[in-house]
Amino acid sequence: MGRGKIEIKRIENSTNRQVTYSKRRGGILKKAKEITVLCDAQVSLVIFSSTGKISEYCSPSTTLVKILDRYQKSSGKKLWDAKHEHLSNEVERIKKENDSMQIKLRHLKGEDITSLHPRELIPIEEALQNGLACVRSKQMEYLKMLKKNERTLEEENKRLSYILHQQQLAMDGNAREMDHGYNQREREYHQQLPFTFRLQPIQPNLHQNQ
Amino acid sequence: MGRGKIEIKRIENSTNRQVTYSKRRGGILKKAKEITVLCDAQVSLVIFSSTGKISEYCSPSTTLVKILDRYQKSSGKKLWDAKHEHLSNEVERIKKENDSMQIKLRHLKGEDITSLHPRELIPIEEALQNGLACVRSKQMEYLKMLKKNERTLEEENKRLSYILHQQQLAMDGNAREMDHGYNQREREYHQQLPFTFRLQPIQPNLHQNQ
DNA sequence: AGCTATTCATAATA
DNA sequence: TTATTATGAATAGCT
Repeated sequence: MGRGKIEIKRIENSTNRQVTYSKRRGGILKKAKEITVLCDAQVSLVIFSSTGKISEYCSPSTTLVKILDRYQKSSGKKLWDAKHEHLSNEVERIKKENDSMQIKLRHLKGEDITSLHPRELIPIEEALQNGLACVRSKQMEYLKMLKKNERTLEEENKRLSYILHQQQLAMDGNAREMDHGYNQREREYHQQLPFTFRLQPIQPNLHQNQ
Repeated sequence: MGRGKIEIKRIENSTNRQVTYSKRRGGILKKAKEITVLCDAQVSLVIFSSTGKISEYCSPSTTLVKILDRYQKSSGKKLWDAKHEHLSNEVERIKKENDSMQIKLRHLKGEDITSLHPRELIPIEEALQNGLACVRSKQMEYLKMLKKNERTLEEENKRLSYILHQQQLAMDGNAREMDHGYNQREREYHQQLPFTFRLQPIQPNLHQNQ
């Protein structure tokens, strides 16, 4: 159909090939639409040109996804089902793992244990005791650290107080010579001193982190 | 093209429609093959007839899956990627849930707690104490039940022993009149008696379920 | 892009 | 269904 018969083989002239592609692509799309209407068929047509340009047709009553779903059911060939199965299995597997952990957690919290056999309570109790021992040992460790810290601070405090006291005595000696308003200034000085440098009674507070 | 021009609308005569479908289907498939060869194109064509019969064509250099993958990349339209993404998200979500439970479980078991702030140890300790209390309360419940059961059996045992003793006395009275081999038969009788009917010293065993 | 001589596809018919 | 054939459609080669 044209000015001459052509052999069905790749058109080597790139321009000709491009032109022929355009014309025939239009032809196929038209035919696809026509068979859809005339014969009540469902057609999905995807064409990539040699330059990578995409053209597609899909019967108006449906979608590409629906056609492909139907294709899988009808032909038995897997398109995406294979990938999906793999992921679905993964989801199932993890969900089960999840459930089992959920149950363990609940048991450790003392929930849902009514249905358990007394025999099954033993390992739970042991795990709890062990956990508690670990946590408390950790807490004791922290406490010791706090106390040690406290002692260090206390000693530093004493040392500073001593130095302070010495300085005050020295200043008092000087001041007494110049001014007799010592007591007032002494009180002001104490009030301006930052908290950390004042001598404080030590009151261990074990709950300072709660 | 044919003995007369036709309107492009559904062919109502079912036979005609079927015939036209066959002819045009062949025509489209041929055109698809031709454009593939002539123009170096890639074509995927899926046709369902009104009766549900499937026909397909796919360029020989590729596969339907490849074409559809390319379709998704090229057009940006999601075919299976949507479902795929959904499932992937699901997997991600559950995995996170899983990890968080894993961590909680490990903490309760006293593992990985070195990195925790002492502040974070408090709720863990509380949970453990609470869980332990629940489990032990459950165990106590069971223990009480066992003891109660034991007492019941013990009393029943005493009652049966008493009756047995009475019967033996009665029998002894009779037997002594007829036979002086009492002691021997008395011993034999005791040995034949089923275990549960013998008077046993009660030895509470708190670990009988371990 | 158009044009048109040809070939091709197919509607009607058997 | 399949085959035939008259006819309209598609398109190859050219502008």
